[in-house]
Amino acid sequence: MKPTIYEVAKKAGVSIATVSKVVNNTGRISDKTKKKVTEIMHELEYHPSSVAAALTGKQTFTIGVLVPDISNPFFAEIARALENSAREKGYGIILCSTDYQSERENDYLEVLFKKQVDGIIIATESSDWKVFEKMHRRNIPLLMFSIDHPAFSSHVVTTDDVRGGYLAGRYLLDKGHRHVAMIAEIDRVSGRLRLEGLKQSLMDEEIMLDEGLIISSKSKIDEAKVAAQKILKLENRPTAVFASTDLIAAVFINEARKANVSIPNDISVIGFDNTIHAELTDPGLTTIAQPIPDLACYAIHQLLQSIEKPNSSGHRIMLSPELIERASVKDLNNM
Amino acid sequence: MKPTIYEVAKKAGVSIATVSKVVNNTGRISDKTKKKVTEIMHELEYHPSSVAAALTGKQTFTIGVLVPDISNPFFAEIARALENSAREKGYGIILCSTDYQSERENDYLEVLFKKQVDGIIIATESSDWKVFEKMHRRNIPLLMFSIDHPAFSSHVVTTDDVRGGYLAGRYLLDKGHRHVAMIAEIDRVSGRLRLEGLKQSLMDEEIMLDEGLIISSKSKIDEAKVAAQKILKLENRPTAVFASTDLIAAVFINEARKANVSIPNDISVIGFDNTIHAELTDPGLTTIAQPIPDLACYAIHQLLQSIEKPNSSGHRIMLSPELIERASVKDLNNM
DNA sequence: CCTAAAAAAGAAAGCGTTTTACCAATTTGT
DNA sequence: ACAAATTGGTAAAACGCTTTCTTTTTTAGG
Repeated sequence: MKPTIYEVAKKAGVSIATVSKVVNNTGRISDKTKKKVTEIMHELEYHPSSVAAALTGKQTFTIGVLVPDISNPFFAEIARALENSAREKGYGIILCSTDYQSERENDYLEVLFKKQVDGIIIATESSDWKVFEKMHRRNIPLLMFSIDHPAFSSHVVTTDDVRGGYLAGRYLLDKGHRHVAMIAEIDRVSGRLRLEGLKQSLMDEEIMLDEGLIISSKSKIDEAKVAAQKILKLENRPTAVFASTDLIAAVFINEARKANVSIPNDISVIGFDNTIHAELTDPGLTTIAQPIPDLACYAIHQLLQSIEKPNSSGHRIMLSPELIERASVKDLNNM
Repeated sequence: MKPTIYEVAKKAGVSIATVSKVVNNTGRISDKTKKKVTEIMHELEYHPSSVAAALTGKQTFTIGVLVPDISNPFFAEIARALENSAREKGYGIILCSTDYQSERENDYLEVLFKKQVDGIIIATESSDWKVFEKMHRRNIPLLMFSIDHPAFSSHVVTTDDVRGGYLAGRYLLDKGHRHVAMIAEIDRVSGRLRLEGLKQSLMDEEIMLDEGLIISSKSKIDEAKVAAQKILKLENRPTAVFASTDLIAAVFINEARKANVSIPNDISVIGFDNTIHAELTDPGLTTIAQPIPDLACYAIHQLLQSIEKPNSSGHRIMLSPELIERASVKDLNNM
């Protein structure tokens, strides 16, 4: 069947220790035997078993990634970026969609632990960090991705949502908008932070955001439709809307069109996330892009750090998002 | 550190064999000792190492999933469905995005082999099945998902693309369309099959699809735009367009609007895949839905079958897609 | 040519399980 | 009451590798 290190050793006329050394390029072995062994390995199509290696204390070169739902384009992007960065460092990823259920999250963590993954990246907004504490006690490196909580002692890598909201607000102000509304995911931390950023930008111009202009909605098509209609029906309609996610923004654009409200002529829209939706709306959606590849890169880097030397205290890395200008915001100046 | 079976055995005053048996619920052990051991396990928070178990010949309960790009919503859906079905059976998945590069595909297969995954699901359209043959020779169960080739001897689970194309064509015909165009991914097998299905449906009414009405495009925004424009500029414009994917259809709708062509009044559109795009276009996109959850379920089931008894000959399972009616096709009858 | 040091290779223990073969202690049948 | 059968449990080998400690071989210096 599958050849083992013994077969190779025997055929090459050396000990398994020697073979192991040439495989891992450790210890001292003469070029001659090195060559010989390498040849035999090819001949036999020998591939060392990571499983056996892991048992001796080596890493598994596998990291677990917990996301709420990979079929959501935003998390798909994240998974993709994480996978990419991980691969560059020689790691594979085990994907876990928790479906926002903390029970499933629990189960997956258990499985990952048993599989002896080298680390876990958590991008689910769990309500319950007791499980994380448990993992932490078990000394398995964790990294919180795009989520944060003062209680976390592990590494945290997030987008600076406040700044993102601020950027959006600042941009609208620069374009002459004074009367803006927001459709916010207020049940999520990131949603609240984005709102906070918007408020701060308006504050710069001494504008107070009226509570009536803050509409709550999850990032789901149905809810977003309702939220959009609320705004469109406002008697004193704002000149611009900041949507907490691109999906919400995309839905808003559609609803606006149905209501015969032109984007951006009658009302401007700005989104958040720069997912594929932003490119497919008409007009193209101006939005705040999360630096996902950078986030992923930092995340993997930090995680590998704490794999190398455990118990190093957790850093918090916050990357600034960036505004991507398309065509959904109208310039109100010099008109 | 992490407690081992030895700690448990010692504390419970039994042998490790006994502990192993209660863990796996094998062999004979009295309820008394079973209870005792279980208690100790909880007390110590003992979790058996899958790695060690795998080394003794047990399965790893991990399957590899190769997709071209998980950030593509279609593959994200697939990954999600596969993960779901796998989890139900106690398996986890290692996600591998190959980025359409067969080199990367190769690397990943190598890694998966070394990690001793129990099976591999391949959803990448590789140009080169020699690698698959290699895997096959190594006796690792493979399953081709949504791709097919006469050369494959492993299990294959796909959508019936011909039927999908037929369904689309039939629907358009029923709505009175006689002059239809297609934007097809002719560089992909599935694209060609969908086209074939369309042709067959037209044939039923003795309509020959003019070659000039077949526009080639990949499922990318830029290419789709060009393709859309070609169709919109046709002097004798068709009454309906069948797009090989929802993304292409979505782009077409946008381009049509820009050209002041109303959907579905001036021209009807039908897509394929029923991804999130179909819900976000305006009007909603009528499209052919692949039965992804069912496909995934069959795929996992078949794969587990061939894990249980290897060398069973590969079946080909083809599931029929379904038409999802929204608002992008106009009824030309009785007008 | 001999010895000491350096280099190369090997023996063996260990990693945490599973599993087979085996043994002791009960039960059972007669 | 005694052999046979059943039950509950154990010792030990095996899985495929890494790594430390030794041993052997080679090289260099005098």
